[in-house]
Amino acid sequence: MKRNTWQREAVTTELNAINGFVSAQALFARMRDAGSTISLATVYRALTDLVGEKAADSLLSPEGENLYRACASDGHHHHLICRSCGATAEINAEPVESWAQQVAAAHGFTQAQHVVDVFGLCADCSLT
Amino acid sequence: MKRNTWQREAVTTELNAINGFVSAQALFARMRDAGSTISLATVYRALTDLVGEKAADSLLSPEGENLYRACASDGHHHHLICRSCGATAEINAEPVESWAQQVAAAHGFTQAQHVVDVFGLCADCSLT
DNA sequence: AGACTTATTGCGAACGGTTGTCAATAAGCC
DNA sequence: GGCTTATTGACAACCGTTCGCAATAAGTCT
Ligand SMILES: [Zn+2]
Ligand SMILES: [Zn+2]
Ligand SMILES: [Zn+2]
Ligand SMILES: [Zn+2]
Repeated sequence: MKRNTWQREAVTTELNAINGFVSAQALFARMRDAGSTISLATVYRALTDLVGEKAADSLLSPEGENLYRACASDGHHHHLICRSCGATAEINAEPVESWAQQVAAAHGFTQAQHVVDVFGLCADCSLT
Repeated sequence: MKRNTWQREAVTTELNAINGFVSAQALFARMRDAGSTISLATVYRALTDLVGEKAADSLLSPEGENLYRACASDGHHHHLICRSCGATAEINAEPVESWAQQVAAAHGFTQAQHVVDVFGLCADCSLT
């Protein structure tokens, strides 16, 4: 049976307090800096669980690092992420959804999944 | 000045002989199995160079591994990749290009780049 | 061709993110 | 309170990739 620990609670809370995507290590650092004694391995485990129960989204950064975010939308959606500050907007991409399905079907592919992310500089970070 | 070595030549040749995306390690294994004495680090370096001079495309697999391919199209394009055998089709995604630009602009983002890949099972691998 | 310069190689160590191991801890239940 | 066992924390192991450096060899000059 799944147990409720302050560690899981703390990870959930911290993730909710951040607006953009964060790495497991960054989240761990923030918690440690705030005085938490949680371990890195536990942060990884909690994040993996959250993604598993669809309470968090994850994506691979261009550098190959896994990033996490507590998302507002429940259903399938994509993200517009600021490369500088990590600020994230959830975006609905219906045209892309149908396009992806069509292009896969047209080539005889089945069980198609797609990776669609837009990275850029948000309005604030664009000012420099 | 850039020098021409049989190692770089060999990597280019081997990459051209493969139709889909391959990892650096897989390419290295193929070359070794074929009798080459090239080193893994050199394969990495050659692939990085090829990508730099736009003679090869690279993408991050869902597992976070870098994959490489000698692509036919010169311009910007995307890929439909078989998760099982790596077979790849180059796809033109004009609707996605404009969509990505629009959604970025609509949120005040600048210097937008996008990651768009479709993974699935090719016709052959779907039969199993 | 031979000598020289220096880009490139190969090897092994190092790195960064992530996962596994396992004894110690503590959550939920009686 | 005591029992069971999921969960934790510390550390080792892992995997893909990069780095450091001495040895090699490509291109250049004579
Ligand atoms: Zn989201
Ligand atoms: Zn989608
Ligand atoms: Zn296939
Ligand atoms: Zn594109």
